[in-house]
Amino acid sequence: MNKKTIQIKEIFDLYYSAPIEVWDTFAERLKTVTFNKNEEIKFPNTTEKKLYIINKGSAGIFLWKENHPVCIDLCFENDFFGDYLSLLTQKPTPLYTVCFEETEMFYITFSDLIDLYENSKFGAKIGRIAAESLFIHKQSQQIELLTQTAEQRYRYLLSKQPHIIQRVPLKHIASYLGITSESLSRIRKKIVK
Amino acid sequence: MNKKTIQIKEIFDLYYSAPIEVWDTFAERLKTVTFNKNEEIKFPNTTEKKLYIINKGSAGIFLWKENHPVCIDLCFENDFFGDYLSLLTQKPTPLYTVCFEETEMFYITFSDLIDLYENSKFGAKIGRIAAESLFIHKQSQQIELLTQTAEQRYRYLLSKQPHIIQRVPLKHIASYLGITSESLSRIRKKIVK
DNA sequence: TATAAAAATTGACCTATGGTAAGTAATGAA
DNA sequence: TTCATTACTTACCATAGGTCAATTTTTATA
Repeated sequence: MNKKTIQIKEIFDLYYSAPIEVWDTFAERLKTVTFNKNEEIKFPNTTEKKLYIINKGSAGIFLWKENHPVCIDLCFENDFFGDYLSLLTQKPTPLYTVCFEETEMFYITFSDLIDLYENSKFGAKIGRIAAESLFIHKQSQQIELLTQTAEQRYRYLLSKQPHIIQRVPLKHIASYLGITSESLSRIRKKIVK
Repeated sequence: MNKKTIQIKEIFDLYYSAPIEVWDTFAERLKTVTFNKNEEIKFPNTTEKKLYIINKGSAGIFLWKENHPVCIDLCFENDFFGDYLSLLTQKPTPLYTVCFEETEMFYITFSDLIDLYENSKFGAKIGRIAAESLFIHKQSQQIELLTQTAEQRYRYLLSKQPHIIQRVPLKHIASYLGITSESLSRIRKKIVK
C-alpha cells in the first residue's frame, strides 16, 4: 500500500470507512506537484481544472476586494484545496489560489474526477463525502463570523493551527478573520500583555 | 409524472440533468408534512433525522448565542432545509430549525437517504450534487460576511428575496446579517430616505 | 374587540474596528 | 552585505455598529 493510499484513507476515515481498494482507486489517479513559496496556482477569472490535497506546506484561497486581497480559506496538510466552486461549475470565478510556503500537493484533474464519479463504484460516494466535509467547514466559518468577535476568532484559529503565525503572513490571517492587519496587530498586542 | 418528481427535477436541473426515472426514484421516497407558523421542527442538541425540501412557506436555521437566537440560514420554496450538519454526522448539534409561516415540506428520512445513496445507481450522485450546492451557498454567505457592509448585505438580500420583509421577522433578518435589530432598523430608516 | 405580549423603532451613549500616516522590522534580490 | 521592498506595528482620529432604555407599532390571544 503506497503513501498516497494511506494518506487518502486517513483523510476520509473521519467520515467514511471503505475497503482499501477504494482508496487505491482514488490514490492511483493522484499526481504530485510542487509549488514555490508565493506561487499563484489558479488566477482570478479562470476555471479550476484540479482538485488538490495538500501533502506538505500551506496555501490560501483569495478574492480581490477593491484594493486588497481577502483570504477565504487557509489550507494545510491533508486539507482539500483549490477553487472548489469553479471546479464544480467549470466556470471562471474571481477566486484565486496561492501557496504560502514551498508546497507539495496531490491532485486529481477534473476529467479524472468526473470519470471516477461516473465509473467507479465508490467514486460518487467519495465525491459526496468530500463535498459534505467542505460544506461542514464552510458552515463553521460562517457561524464563527456571525457569533464571535475578531479576537475570539483569532484565538480559535491559533488554537487550531498553533504554528500559523510562522507559516502565513499576518495580513492574510487578518483578512481571513474579516479585519484589517492594523486591527489584528492591536489584538495581538493586547493578548501579549 | 407527479408534482414531486417535476419539482425535484427542477431543483436539481440547475446542477445536473438525469433521466426522469432518476427523479422518480427520489420523489417516490419523499413524504409531505405541514408545519404551523413558528413551529419548531428540530430542537437544539438533538439529531436531525430528515432532509427537507420546502414546497411552500419559509423557515430558518438557528443557533443560540448567549441571550438571543442567531439565524444562519433563511430558506424558501425549493430550498433544501434542515440541520444538514447533524443529518450528515448523525450527532446532536446546537442548531435548531423553525418555520416562519405555515409551511409545507417534502422530506426524506435519513435511513431512506442512506438507502438511496447506497442502493440506487444515481443515489450517491444526487447526494453529491446536493452537498455541492449547499457548499456553494455557504461559501457565498462567508464571502458576503467578509467583503460587504451590513447595508450592502441587506440590500443584496432584498434583491434576492424582495418579499422577505413580509415573510420573516426583522430580528431574524438582522441576526442573519450579523447585526442587531437596532442596527437593521437604522439601516432601513436610512434607505427609505 | 380588548388587552397583553412581542416586535420594531428611536435616541443617547459607547466600543470595536477602520483609515491614515508614520515608523520599524523583516525579507529578498542584486 | 546592501538596498529596496514588503510586512508589521503604533498612534491618532473617524465611524459602523452595539448597548440600554424608552416608545410606538404590530401581533396574538382571551
